[in-house]
Amino acid sequence: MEAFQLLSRGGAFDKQRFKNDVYLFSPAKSKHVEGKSSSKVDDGELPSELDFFKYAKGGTNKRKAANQNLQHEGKKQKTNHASEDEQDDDNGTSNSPLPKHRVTAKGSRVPEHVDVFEALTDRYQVPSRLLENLSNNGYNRPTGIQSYGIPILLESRDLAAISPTGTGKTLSYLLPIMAALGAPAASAKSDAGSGVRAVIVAPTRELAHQIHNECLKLAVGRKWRIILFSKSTASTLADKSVRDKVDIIVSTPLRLVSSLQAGNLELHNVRHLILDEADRMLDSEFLPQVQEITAACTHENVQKAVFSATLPANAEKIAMKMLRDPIRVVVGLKDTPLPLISQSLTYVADDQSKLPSLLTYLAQPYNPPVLIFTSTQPRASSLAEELVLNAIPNVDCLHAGMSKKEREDAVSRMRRGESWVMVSTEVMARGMDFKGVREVINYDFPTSVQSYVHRIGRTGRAGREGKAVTYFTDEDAPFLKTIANVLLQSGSSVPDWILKLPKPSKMKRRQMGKVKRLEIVNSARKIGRNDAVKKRDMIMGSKRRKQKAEGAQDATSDD
DNA sequence: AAAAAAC
Repeated sequence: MEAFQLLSRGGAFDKQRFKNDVYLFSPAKSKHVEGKSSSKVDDGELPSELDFFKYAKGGTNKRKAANQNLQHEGKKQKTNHASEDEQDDDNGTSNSPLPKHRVTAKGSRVPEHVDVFEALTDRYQVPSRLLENLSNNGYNRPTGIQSYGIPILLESRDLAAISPTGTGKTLSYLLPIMAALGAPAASAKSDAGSGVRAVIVAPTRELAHQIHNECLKLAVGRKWRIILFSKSTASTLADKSVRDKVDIIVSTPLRLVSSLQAGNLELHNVRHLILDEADRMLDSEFLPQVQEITAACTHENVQKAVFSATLPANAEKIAMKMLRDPIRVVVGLKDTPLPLISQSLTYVADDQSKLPSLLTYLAQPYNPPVLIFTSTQPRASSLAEELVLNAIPNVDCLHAGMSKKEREDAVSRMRRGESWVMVSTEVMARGMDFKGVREVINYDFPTSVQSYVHRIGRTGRAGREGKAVTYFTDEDAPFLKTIANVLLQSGSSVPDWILKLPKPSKMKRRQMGKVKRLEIVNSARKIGRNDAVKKRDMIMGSKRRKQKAEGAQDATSDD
C-alpha cells in the first residue's frame, strides 16, 4: 500500500499539480499564471520542434544577436570569425560528427587557425611523432577549439578558451605543451633549465588522472617524465635532483600547494601553466590555492591558459587579470550545453517521489551506463544503496567521501563498461570523459547553470548524441526558469508554463535553501536484504558506509 | 542559492 502511494505520487509529469504550487511562490500573480497556462495547455503538447521555434524567436536569437554585437565592440582588438561548416565543406570528408559551432577569437594579433593537424608541422615545426600519436589515438581532424587554440598556444600566447563539453579541450593544451617541450629535462642535450616546465591543474583527482592518461598517450615514444601528482608521487620527488628531471606535472591545486609549502617543489622553471575547468579553479574555494601556484611560477616567459565550457563574468574577470595580452576564444555559445544533448525536465512532487520515479524509469529500457547526480555524498551513497536493494543491476557510487582506492575502482569499472548505473556527486560533473554515457539524470536539481551544463555534458561527447533528464520538485521551482532557459538556448523544448513562471530574481529564494536534504527515503526494505547489504558494502566500502550512516543519524536527530 | 572538492 505504501509503495503504491509513493508510486502514484511520483510517476508522470503533472502540470496541473505544479501549477497550484506556483501560488506559493507568487500569490499576486497566481491568477494570471493560471489563466494563461490553462488557455494554452495545448502548447505543451505541440511537437517539440514547433515549440522550439516559437520560443527561439523570443529568446534565443535575441541573445545570439546580442552576443555578436558585443564581440564587434572590441576597439583595439581584432575579431576573427569562422565556422566549422566551411571547414567541412572544404574537406568533403563528412565523417566529422562534431556539431558545427561558430568560433570567435578576440585579442591582439590573433594567429590564423589551422584546418588540419598537418598544417602544424609546416607552420610551427610540430614534430611528426606527435602527429602520429594523434592519428594513432583516433584524432583525425581538429575540433573548433583545437584549430584555433593550438596555434595560439604554439605562438606562446596566453589564452582563455571557452568551448562546450566534449569538444577536445584537453588536446588543445596538451599538444602545444608537448610541441614546445623539446628534449626531456633528464636528457643530456636538454637546455630546459632545472625544474618542472609544465603544470596542469584540475579540480578533481579523477580529472587529473584522466588528463595524465591523455598526456601519456600523446607522449608515446618520448622520454618526458610526466607525473600525476599525489601523495605518493610527491614523496618520490622529495629529492631535488629527481624532481628537476620532471617535465610535466598534472595535479589538483591543494596537492601542489602543500608540496610548495613543504619546500618539496619549485615552480620557477614552469613555462606552461594550464587551468582546466577554469571557472571552478577560480571560484572562492580554489582561488587562494591557485593564486599561490601562479605566484610560484616566476619564470618570465610563463605561458598561462585557462579552459572551460563555462566562464561566468566574475571568473572571466579574474582570469583575464591573470593572463598577459590574452586571446579569448569562444566556441559556440558560452554557458550553453550542446544541442546534441536532448534535455528534458521532469516534475516529481517532492523528494520522496524521486526514488519511485527513478525506479519506474529504470524498469523500462534505458541505455547504460546512466550517470545520476545527487546533491550530497550521503544522498549519493543512500541512493546507490536503494537501487541495489531494488535489484537494479550493476549499480555503482562515486563521491569524494570514499577512499582513494574505492574512487579509482569505481572509475575503472565505469571505463570498462561494468557500471550500468553510476550514482555520483559534483565530483563527476566536470571534465570526465566516459565515452559510453548516453544518459544523465539530475536526481537532485543542480545548484547553478554551470553545474547543469557540466553535469549533462558527461553525455553527448565527441559528436555523439546524449539524453539528459532533470528532476525538479516544488522546492526547486525558484531555480526552474533559469535552467529552463538553458534548455531553450541549446535547442531543447520546455513546456510553456515553465517559461511563464515569474522571474527567478523576484521569487522568495531565501526560504527555499533551508530545506534539509538527508538520505534517500527508503521505500523497500524487504527480502534479500542481507545479500543486498553485502553487495552494497562491496560497492561503497563497509567502513566508510558505517561512518556515513552515523553521521546521517546525528543530522537527523538534530532536527 | 549551496554543497562539493582540494590535503
